[in-house]
Amino acid sequence: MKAQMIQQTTIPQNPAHPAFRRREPAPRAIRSTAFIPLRPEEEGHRQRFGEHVHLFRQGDDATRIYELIDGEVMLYKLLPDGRRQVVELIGPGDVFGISAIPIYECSAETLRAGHAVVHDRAVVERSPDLFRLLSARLQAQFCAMHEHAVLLGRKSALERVASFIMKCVPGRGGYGCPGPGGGDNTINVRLGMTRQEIADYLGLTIETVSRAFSELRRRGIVTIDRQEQVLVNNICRVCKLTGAH
Amino acid sequence: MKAQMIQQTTIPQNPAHPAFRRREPAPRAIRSTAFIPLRPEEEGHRQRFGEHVHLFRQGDDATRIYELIDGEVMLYKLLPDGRRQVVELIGPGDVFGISAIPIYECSAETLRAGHAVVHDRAVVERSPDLFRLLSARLQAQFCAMHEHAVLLGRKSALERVASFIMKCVPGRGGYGCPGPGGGDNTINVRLGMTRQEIADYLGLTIETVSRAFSELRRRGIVTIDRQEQVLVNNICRVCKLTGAH
DNA sequence: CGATTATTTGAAATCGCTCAAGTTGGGTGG
DNA sequence: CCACCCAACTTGAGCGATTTCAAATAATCG
Repeated sequence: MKAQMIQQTTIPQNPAHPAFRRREPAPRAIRSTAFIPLRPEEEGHRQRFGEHVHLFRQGDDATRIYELIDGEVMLYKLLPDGRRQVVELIGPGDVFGISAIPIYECSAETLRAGHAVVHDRAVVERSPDLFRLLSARLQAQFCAMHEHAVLLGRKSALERVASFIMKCVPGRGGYGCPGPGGGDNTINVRLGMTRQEIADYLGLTIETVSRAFSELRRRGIVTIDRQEQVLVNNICRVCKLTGAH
Repeated sequence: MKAQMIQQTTIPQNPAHPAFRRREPAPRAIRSTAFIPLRPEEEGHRQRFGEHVHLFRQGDDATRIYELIDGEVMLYKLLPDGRRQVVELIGPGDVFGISAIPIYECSAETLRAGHAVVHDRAVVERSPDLFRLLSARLQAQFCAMHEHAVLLGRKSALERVASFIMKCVPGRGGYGCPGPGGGDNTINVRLGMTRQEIADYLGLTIETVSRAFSELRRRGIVTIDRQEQVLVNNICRVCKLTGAH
């Protein structure tokens, strides 16, 4: 059983929609199943995980801080009526499980198998070195979240999808991008997320995401093989469509 | 002259709109005027500022990290065509000026006069204690940004405005809220932002924000005196409209 | 190869945006 | 103190991008 089943069926995004009133409240206090006892004296405990596993859920006691080594994790929040927003995509090196309150304010679900170093929250807060190490990484994540706020608040559907594709292209589109002429202009990227997950990340519906991909295909900018596999024929053209250049 | 003049006139939010093609590119590399030499040996330098002043701009060299003591600051990002998104509202205790790259990825404009402690970025990175101190605060800001992503990605206009009002009500709506019956159900809040700034924060247009306020007024939930002054007649009703409860 | 799920596509509805006026409010100068 | 001005805000009408609903098609997995 896939973990994001809650959102599997199409849920109307529009809160004025009558379907919302009929929905069950989102599961808030479900305890994570992937619980492994942590020895506080350790400088972090290694944890392996598979695909589509919850590491913790919105409402769980926020006792651990994770440092992703390998794989991919998404952090999402649910509204009581079932609307979901993926608030952060976590890649190798990123830190997650940070919370300002004693419980997690979002859920963490793995997108791809991998492993993480798990730190006891109390230990992190007592160890300046560890704290510093983890915090350094948060800075980059901070900027990524700012960028994502722009996407969610101000970009059109096509721009959002183009931005998402660019996120999958390493070293391009951001600071230090060689620009047109610099580097290869073609790449094969694996999205690693379903259309529904992408939609929940981009603040769109699954249909709109699908239409955007189709539009890019129609324009000859990308070629889509196995749904998760996108061949970008012209990186710079995608980059221009992001609205950021 | 107000600093956010760029956005003063109504700019179409829809990127398909012909007006976008006519617009000048956003000012990227304008140097901040509020420059004060910093002595690196100091453990932070106190800086006073007035209302509607830029502390730094998107594209400036990211040499300083700020810790707000008093007042209010907004961080915003501009897209090249002039669309603006306020990515964070900074209150007393919050930290800003963090950047993963050598230049600021957003602009910082004051909303209310106050003062901040300015740290040299290099100093912060060399001083574990200082770094730790500043990072601790970032955790709370991290959660706020996650919450804001939900707002931008999944909430209706009315829910966004209701959420914004609740943000102005201290101690309610979040973790540890006494709920209905606990505490006063009425409060007088000062928004401290123009409709345009609120719109850019909520990912809406100024007209939509205005209509949402009118709707709340029509329903008798709030009373609006001097535009920036909102009397919330029923905190819990506003809270329910946020979509979070 | 068939069952099941995920994705795509089409048509209609809707929310928020755009455009265009009108209104309010705060400040200024007579 | 009041008339005027200007910027900020509000309101209305129409439009358009995205959502919703519904159905068809494609991909995946035994």
